[in-house]
Amino acid sequence: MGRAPCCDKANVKRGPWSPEEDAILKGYIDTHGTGGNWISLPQKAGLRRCGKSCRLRWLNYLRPDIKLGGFTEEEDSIICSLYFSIGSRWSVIASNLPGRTDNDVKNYWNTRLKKKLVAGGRIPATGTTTTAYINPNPNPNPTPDPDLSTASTWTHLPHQSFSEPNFLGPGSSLPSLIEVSDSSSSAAGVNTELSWWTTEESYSGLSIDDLLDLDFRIMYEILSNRSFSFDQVISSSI
DNA sequence: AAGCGAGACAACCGCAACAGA
DNA sequence: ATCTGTTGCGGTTGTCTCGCT
Repeated sequence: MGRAPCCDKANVKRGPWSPEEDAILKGYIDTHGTGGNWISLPQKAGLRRCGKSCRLRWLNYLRPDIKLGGFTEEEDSIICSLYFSIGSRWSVIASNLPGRTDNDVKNYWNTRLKKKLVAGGRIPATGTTTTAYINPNPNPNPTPDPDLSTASTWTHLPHQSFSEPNFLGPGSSLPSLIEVSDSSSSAAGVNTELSWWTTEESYSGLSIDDLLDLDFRIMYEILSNRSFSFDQVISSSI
């Protein structure tokens, strides 16, 4: 027996919201607030909708501080920076964009921004999947960690599709990368496939915006040496 | 004008996390 | 410590619109 549904699906309306439903929901919340209980709200408000549906409608469309309209270049930049740093954590990314919702950001990324970056060559369109991590305890003299058993404490960078030969082959003017095959952590159930260390810190002074102007593969290299960039993201979202 | 496909956006689903009993 | 109800999240699907043929 599975989990009980959050509402009686046979007696709730589904699909797009009508202007009348929007008005009822907005009017109720303006007057009474959410009451801290979305499940009971539709019944109190007189709506034949699931509580989760009401919550989503309010958060993504009806609440007063919602920002409508297209994304700006600055917002594009922020989304890219955060996505490359923390992956598809849309709620965290959206929290850095006032008035934008996680659904907005997710849709924008999936339908437009990703294509834009692929077209610009910043993200390979296809290839094998690789995983990278940010070391939370950056070593001033980075060397390959022969034992990746500590990988579970690392910060997981987003899964991306790379064309392996390109990704692993830095340009001649760039710091060399060291590839470390990981067997220990996978045995421990940690989803680590490969990790990289850079032997130089040539890019430590660059801003996130600067990073976006660099080749995507190099970004991983830089972030590996700059765990503070991830810390900045987290602290600003709390 | 009708049909079709692609793109954009809205909404749903299932799961995990959390809080309170 | 466990159970139950609720919330929040990310992935996925559905629906609508618009442009092209």
